[in-house]
Amino acid sequence: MADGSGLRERKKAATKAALSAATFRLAIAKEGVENVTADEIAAEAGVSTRTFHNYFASKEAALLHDFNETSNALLADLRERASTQPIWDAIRDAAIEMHLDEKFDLEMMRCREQLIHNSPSLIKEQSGQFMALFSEAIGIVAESTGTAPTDLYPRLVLGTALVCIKTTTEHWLADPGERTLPEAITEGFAVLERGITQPPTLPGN
Amino acid sequence: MADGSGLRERKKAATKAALSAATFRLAIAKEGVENVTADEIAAEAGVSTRTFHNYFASKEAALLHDFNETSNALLADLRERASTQPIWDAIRDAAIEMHLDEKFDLEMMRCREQLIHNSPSLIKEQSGQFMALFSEAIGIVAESTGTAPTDLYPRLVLGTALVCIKTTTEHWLADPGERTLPEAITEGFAVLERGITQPPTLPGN
DNA sequence: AGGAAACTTTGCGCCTCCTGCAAAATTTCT
DNA sequence: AGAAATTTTGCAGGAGGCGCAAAGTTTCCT
Repeated sequence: MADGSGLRERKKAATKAALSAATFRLAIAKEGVENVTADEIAAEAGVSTRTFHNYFASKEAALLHDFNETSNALLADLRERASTQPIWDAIRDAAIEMHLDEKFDLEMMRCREQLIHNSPSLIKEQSGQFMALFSEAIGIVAESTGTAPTDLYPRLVLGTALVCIKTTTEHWLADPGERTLPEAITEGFAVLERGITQPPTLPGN
Repeated sequence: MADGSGLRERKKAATKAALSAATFRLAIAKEGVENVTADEIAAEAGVSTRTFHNYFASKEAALLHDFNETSNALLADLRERASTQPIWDAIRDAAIEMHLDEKFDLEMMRCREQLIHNSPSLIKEQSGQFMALFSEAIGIVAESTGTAPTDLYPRLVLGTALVCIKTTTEHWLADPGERTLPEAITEGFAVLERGITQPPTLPGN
């Protein structure tokens, strides 16, 4: 029962989720994580301050817990796809899959986006998590393209793919318009397949 | 005498540089910024601790002061180039120009790279500065491509260009080989012009 | 030059973050 | 039920970072 089965594991996950949710609630209520203290979060979640820090190294990490989980899921999915798809398609499809899976509360994601982009510390934390994702995924990409993890090409592929995911998702969140998120992501990836210097032919992009 | 001329301005710049240099020295000596305190840095630079925090919000920011300055120079250069070159070429050439201008101590840059990539807090700080650069440059890119700063295309262009700069520079630093840095950057940009899914034809990338 | 105005440096106090440690509480195993 | 394993908690302490007001510099004006 390494993971997920025992009562203990479930409780820990629940506590972690509760702390993350509490952080989110307070951050919105007080208009910024910087106006929330670890003490308040712990109180809101009904645990001690020390326990909060057992679970998260910082408020920022607590707030981005969901993001972190999504990253891990993406990574796992990518690992599978990498053996059956070209890596570029694999990354794109894994990203699309991720955002479908999720309990997709658009309003909530918008709020999170707001919080992040108004807080330097959250921007840093999120960027840090992206870099961590990069580190963990680079091996997969390298193997899939028959290159070494230190080579330039796999790093460019993964780097641009991650930027593309982040950029298209933010853009879509700001204004979903007629498109679905998968369509938005697909179009972003298409731009990079075609060569970034060729602007999209139709307006609205 | 808004900037650069007065004694005051020069002294401030000197102090800032001294603090940054002190941070760098100590970080290398102690193998990681995390093992250096703000007090030590201030002492090394011959100012009070409080003064250190007047100049930099954190040790990380102090260590990355050069990076910050380079970013500002890049931004200024880009602003000029944007009116006479296609934006993609403008970004690439501005990046190349930057790295030529600089007092180019390769060994020093390698050290900095080492420090950064072994410290989560430095990775976050650096990523945060990249995001700040993104924010400041997006307007230029948007205008240059006749789009709005909120549109997808300029954001993809700038995002991928920045990733490309970071990736190629790191790769070149790790192993300069036969190439010059401008050549390395140019090749990285070429990959994205051609379409990221077309792998480079020759090995070594 | 000389003094007022503007700005920088510094010390001090304060709050918050975050971690180690060891005792208390809880869950799991047999 | 009782022992073993694990989690929660309080406490203490180092360090980061900021507001404030006094002291020290530089610049400006006449």
